[in-house]
Amino acid sequence: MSRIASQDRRALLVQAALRVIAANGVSGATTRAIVAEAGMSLASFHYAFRSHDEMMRDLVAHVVGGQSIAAFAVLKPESDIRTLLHDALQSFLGYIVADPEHEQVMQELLHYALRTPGLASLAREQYATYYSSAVELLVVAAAQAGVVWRIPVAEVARLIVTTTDGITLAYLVDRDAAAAYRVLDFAAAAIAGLAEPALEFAE
Amino acid sequence: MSRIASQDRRALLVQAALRVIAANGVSGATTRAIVAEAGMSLASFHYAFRSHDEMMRDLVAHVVGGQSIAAFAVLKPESDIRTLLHDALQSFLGYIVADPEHEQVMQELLHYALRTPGLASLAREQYATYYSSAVELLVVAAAQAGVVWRIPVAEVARLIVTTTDGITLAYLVDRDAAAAYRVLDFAAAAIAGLAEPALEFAE
DNA sequence: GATCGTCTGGGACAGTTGACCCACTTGGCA
DNA sequence: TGCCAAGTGGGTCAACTGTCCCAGACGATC
Repeated sequence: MSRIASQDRRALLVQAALRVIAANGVSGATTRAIVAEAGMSLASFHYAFRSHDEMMRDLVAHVVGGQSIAAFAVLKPESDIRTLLHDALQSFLGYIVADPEHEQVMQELLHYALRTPGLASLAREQYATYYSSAVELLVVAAAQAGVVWRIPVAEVARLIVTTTDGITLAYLVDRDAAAAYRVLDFAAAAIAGLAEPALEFAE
Repeated sequence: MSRIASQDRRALLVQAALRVIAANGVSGATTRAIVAEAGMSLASFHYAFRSHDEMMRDLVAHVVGGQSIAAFAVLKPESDIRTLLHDALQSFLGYIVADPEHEQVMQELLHYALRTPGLASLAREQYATYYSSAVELLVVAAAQAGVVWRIPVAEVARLIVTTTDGITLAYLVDRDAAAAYRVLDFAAAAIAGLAEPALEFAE
């Protein structure tokens, strides 16, 4: 293998590690398994990373940074808030159903990070990313539907994240997509009930 | 250590393994760590279990069987359905807040079981236990409050489990009990809205 | 009290793991 | 073309893992 851009090799190893984790879990992500997946040698690994722990730190950080609930780009204009929430959640669930292993990896990495001394804060950061994505969705959706939230948007965001996490975990276990969509319908309606029509003269 | 009842020693080792997992995660539950925690020798372990895998299978099965959402025993009579749901969920959350590590172990074991070929079915069984506990709660609570569920009770149970899972995961990450209780309030009210007064002449 | 099956202790084994090292190759540059 | 640093391959190390073995201790039974 010819010369690689050096900082790219770290990215290649991280990507390979993610594939290994998807196939064999976090505990299967040994240095040798990763370099085999990446088609490199052990020396290359330790040339790019000081240690296996450092690579895992990079991996978690990469996951935290790169992940946003991108499903929220599908908001159709001229919908009411319930429909907007429903579509957004449905889009999110669509990603999970299409690639359950990915979300399984995310949850396993979350637990791994919670266990690892230097990474617990990153785990919280990963969650903060979820929350801010949800807040963004809620603000945009409310503006589009002409409503305001009756309670602080941060609390509504927590409801969204709680819902998606619960739905995800249940789906990972029993792979019952129909049931997941029913829960989603209910959650969208319930959360939409927290919005009220916006007035020119606010409160 | 004197003679132990043979089938009890398996239980002792499983208990020790659970303590080790609580302290160091699933990957830290090595044979040596477990026997050290139990105060036994390696030979005792392999006298009780054919292999480490067999012990883990027993451990997961024990967790599946022994766990029911015992929090549901606190239903105060003469409450409306919303209060009953709220109290039950609050009692459940109380357990989590009091002993977060336990629920963290449960979730890690769930992911471990999902990854392990022979144990995936046990993971689904673990979830089925959750569902049946929730169904039982919902039936008892509805009878006590004099209401019936507008949708199949199994679907309401899925809402309960989804809610508790989501709340649990969020709490494990940020340990924000106040936020967890607010989500719980909302969920109890929303799910209670799926009940309607019972009539003598049920259709 | 001798005996026998049950249980335990310590040691050993092969396999795997993360980390490291040194000789070698490679590609760009003078 | 020759040089040199960047990058690589293969081998090696100690630590740790699950598993196994065997000599011995223990307790119940006769």
